[in-house]
Amino acid sequence: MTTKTKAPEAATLPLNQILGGDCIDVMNSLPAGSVDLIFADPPYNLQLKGDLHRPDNSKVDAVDDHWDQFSSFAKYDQFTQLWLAAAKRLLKPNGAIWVIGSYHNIFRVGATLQDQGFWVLNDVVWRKTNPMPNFRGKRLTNAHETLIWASRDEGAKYTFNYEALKALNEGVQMRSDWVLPICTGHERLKDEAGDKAHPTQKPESLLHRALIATTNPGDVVLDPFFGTGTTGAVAKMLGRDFIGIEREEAYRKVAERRIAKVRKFDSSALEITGSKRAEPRVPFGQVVERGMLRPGEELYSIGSRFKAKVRADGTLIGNDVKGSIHQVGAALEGAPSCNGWTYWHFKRDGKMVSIDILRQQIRAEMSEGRPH
Amino acid sequence: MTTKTKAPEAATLPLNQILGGDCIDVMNSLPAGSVDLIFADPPYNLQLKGDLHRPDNSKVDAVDDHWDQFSSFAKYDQFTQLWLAAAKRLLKPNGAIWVIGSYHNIFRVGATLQDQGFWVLNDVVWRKTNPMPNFRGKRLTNAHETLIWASRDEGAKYTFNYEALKALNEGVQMRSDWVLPICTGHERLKDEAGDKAHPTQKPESLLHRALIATTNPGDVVLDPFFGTGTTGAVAKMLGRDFIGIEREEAYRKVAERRIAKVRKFDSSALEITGSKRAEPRVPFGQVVERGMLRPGEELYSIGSRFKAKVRADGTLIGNDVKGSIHQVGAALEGAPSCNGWTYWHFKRDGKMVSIDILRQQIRAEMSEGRPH
DNA sequence: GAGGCTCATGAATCAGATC
DNA sequence: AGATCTGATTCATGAGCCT
Repeated sequence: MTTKTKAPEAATLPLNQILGGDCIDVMNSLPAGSVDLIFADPPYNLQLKGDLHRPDNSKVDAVDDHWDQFSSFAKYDQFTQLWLAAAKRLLKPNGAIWVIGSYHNIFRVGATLQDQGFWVLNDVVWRKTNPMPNFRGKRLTNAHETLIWASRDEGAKYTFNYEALKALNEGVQMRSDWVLPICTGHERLKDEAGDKAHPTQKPESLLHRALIATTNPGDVVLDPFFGTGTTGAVAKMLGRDFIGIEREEAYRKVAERRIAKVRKFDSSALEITGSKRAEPRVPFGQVVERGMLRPGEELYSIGSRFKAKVRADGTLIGNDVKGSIHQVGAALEGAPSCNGWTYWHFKRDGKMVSIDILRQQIRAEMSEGRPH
Repeated sequence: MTTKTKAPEAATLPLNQILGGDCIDVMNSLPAGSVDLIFADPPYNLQLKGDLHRPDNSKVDAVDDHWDQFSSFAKYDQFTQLWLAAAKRLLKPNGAIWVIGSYHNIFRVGATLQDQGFWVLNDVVWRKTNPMPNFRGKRLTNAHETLIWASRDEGAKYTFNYEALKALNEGVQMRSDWVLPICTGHERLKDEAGDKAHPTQKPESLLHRALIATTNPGDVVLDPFFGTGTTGAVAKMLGRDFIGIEREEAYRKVAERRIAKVRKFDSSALEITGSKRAEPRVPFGQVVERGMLRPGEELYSIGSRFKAKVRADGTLIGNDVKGSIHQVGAALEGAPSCNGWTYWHFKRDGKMVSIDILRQQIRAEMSEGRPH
């Protein structure tokens, strides 16, 4: 039997629960620096949701339109500043955040993120395959929403599963525009009356991509505007822990029922395509020490334009240049850098073979008998 | 013979000219309420640190021009507030503005527009068919830019040629995401040395669509960051008057030569993306993200000789071979290649169904909202 | 001419471990 | 903390050249 290893503070985190209350208060009550990722779908529309954290419910006269508008933007900014500050406090140093919005609010959110020192990594466009048309023909069909992906600080070592996303996209880099359908059909949750349970339920496919991209299994994902719990449902499927915060009890109930039905995917299915960067380093000297190449043996560049001789200490000498396989390759090519492993080749049975083959052999021997 | 009807103040406007100087000063010197549309491509405030090299070691020609340097967000905001205020003063009551930017600046611009009482009508995503890749594999390919379209005031009777855009889009409503290639080839202006004349020249197709959408023939279009004059060139083609403002004399000269060559209604301005394209490529990962197949589910080869398991990133694992549906199929068959879409099947109600059915479903959804 | 191949390049906030 | 070293990393398109 294995025990899941957790950071100490994680023991006090209310994992895989939906918390009631105001998200700012709740976030401020949780331990700082304890969350890997935050996914947030804050209220969008200033005009329709003007009661947002607003002390008075008085309706402003139409004459004062301009002032009201300015005033409600200011209120919205204040709200945004508060919940983003709380979110930043909760994140681990290498944590990151996603926020989704539309043109009604995303500029306020983006500017506030930047003002608070978050570092924007990408803005991502969710391009809807089946948006609601513009019925009156007065504007363009509003066919997308915008997500901002930002690390907690500039220079943070954020998580990005590049190879997994490339695999999801048939072998080419994932772009900043994601084409996905809106949430309809069976996936769309209904209330007792058969109406949609939440007005802006996000599709699981969107969360699937965001979580595969920027978390690893076992990570803690917090959603301060949990709604009907799409973030929690996908996190559970993918073997991530979640924390949901939702003010409305009706939504919490729907989300709880929903998530209880979700099953985690088989953990072998959750292994994703890994990065070469994660593989152990092999010093070229080991190739010489193990006798896979002999001192004095000659290596050839791609196309055999250059050659160099192996020395006993694992350095090369070629054209009076001495140094590592990388340094000599770079010097001969006049390039700023060079990956010597893929650049140099040796002769076996009259054929040119990349020295990277030797590195792979060493790695295979290293991993023998080791759990993976 | 017809005489072009003009508003009185238009007589004093420097129509179809490129003005030198700082755009804020120049705009403030022009008569208020005299311009129908402003198209602005302000500095993006890219914050680039060191050099960037491609995997082939070539150096990326970055935008390091002095006009894109700002010492802080606060300085950039101040600049934005000044030029947008000047722009608002210049607009007719029913005038509108377009601003283009990236995540580096667009949130600042959007928030300032809203703060100054502009009314956002749409944010439009320019999805680039051929963006520069992310060379280090550290983020998503930055494959789009964002345009904001806003009227001068809330409630303004702005111009929107709904039917013209619908026609441009093969009879369905134009969406808020526009798929257009970046500016290359003959359209890309070169200097005497044969290098690009301007680092950020916009494609004429983008301006064509914006001007068709939001102006009428004879309208006055002002561009305060004229650069090499794409806005002026397209305005002239389409029979609109333009006013360009550009600080750099070198750019003004290039723009003047360019626009002199342009003829009104030149058919080369026609949309190049309206043509029919091959069926869109569907990454297998989308089948997984959309929940059409679950991670852990088993796929079977034709005749069920082999099976493989679906993983969360859209790769398969079968007989210890990991990779795309195509790679795993080929490996199991010992074949050089394999079309995974027709090779693999899944079980539904006891029957074997080809996964190609799922691809067809996704394509059907994609074509519901046409990409152009 | 057609077709194929190589090469160049585009608004980019693009590394991480070890010494 | 700063310097040094290893070594991972690209897609679409047009121009130019060759067969």
